[in-house]
Amino acid sequence: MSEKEISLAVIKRLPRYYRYLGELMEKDVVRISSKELSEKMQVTASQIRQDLNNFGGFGQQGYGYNVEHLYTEIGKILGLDKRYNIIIIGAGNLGQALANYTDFEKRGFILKGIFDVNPILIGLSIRGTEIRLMGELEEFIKSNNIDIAVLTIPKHNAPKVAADLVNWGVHAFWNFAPCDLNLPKDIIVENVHLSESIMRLSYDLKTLKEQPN
Amino acid sequence: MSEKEISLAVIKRLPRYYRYLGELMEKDVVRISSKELSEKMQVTASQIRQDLNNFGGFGQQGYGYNVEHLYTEIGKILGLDKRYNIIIIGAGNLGQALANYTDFEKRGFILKGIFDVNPILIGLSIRGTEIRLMGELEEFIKSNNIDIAVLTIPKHNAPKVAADLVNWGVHAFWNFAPCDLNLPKDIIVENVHLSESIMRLSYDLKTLKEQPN
DNA sequence: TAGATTGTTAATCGATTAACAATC
DNA sequence: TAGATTGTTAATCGATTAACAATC
Repeated sequence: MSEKEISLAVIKRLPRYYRYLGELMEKDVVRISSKELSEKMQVTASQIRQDLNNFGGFGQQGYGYNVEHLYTEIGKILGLDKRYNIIIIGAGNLGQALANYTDFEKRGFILKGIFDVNPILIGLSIRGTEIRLMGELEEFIKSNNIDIAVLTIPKHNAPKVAADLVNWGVHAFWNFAPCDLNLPKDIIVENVHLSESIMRLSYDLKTLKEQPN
Repeated sequence: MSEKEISLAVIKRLPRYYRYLGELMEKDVVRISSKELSEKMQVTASQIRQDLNNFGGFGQQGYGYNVEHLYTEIGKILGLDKRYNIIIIGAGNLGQALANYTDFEKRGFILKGIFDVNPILIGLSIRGTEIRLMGELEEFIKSNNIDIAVLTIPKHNAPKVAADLVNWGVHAFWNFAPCDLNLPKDIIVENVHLSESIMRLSYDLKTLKEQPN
């Protein structure tokens, strides 16, 4: 019995709801109506109610939503109550920056290892996680039950490395390499394409300068 | 005479077209039809033609598109032929990673300065750009004609710092802080919310595990 | 010229917004 | 109970896809 498919547009909004609800909790706000939340977030109240009702009725007529309850429920929908083992491939600047990224643990992602081709980096530790040589990768993945690989390597070998990782049992990627990985479609890939982001910024700037009104 | 507004969905696809055309150029491909490109990119040919025709007719009936010409034209649409001065605010791991990010120059963004509150970092240089104290910021922006600020600072002071920057003349932001900046609406903000990205990945993983088919 | 493929209009599909009955 | 606000259906809007005449 497959439930109705949730649209990608809805999924992409959930983390933002989650963030706002977290901020409300910090301010000790107990309840909020879709109308109040919509004003804060600059979306329509209708959209909030539609989005949430894809997953169930979390509110109460005449009252609104309990902030803490809704926060917890969205967390569950996003799978933030689960634990996953991750590795970082590529210990360059970005790889090291992400290794220091404490949000991983907050979201249930446990950093198990960091790998690089450069022998100079080997043995160095980031927040208690040692950098290892790529040669150890296959053995490490198999013995550490790795779910997710973060790819912070150059684009020229990213698809090849990703294909190897899939063969060794990794089934999800957080990909920072500026390319498509072309993996089987049962493999999950979340891309962070900084160069595409910077081009959108460039477009907006150009457009602003052209229409000075 | 205001031209018809281009939808955000179209803009977001342009950088990906640009990337694929770049790859085709590297392979010395001279021409490509919307059909061939659509197969490579896993979109419909119709969508490619519709998207491009928002900006003009870049193809030729019976022939397709000249790869190099289309690449150049999309580059112009994205404003990649322009030059903008940028600064990085926050010289932590991520700020330093971005300072080393060579795509900036490729896209016409010139790194003029890096700023941090931590005096320990002052004087240190990254790819020839010196790290400066936040106190110098106002003077620096005014005398260096800064267009864009990259924000890699903690969320608790990001909106305040951004508001100051706007007052001093910055009108565009590449924001890595996990918060909304709440700036006037003529200010351009391109957000990179890594924590939202990681939550989408978490959702996909959870969904995969629930439906093992 | 004939074949191919664009540019563009029309049809479809999906997502957002509006409205309101249900109900706390 | 009366007022408020949800959950949900219906209406609208916009984006994607299909189709085909124009034309290289």
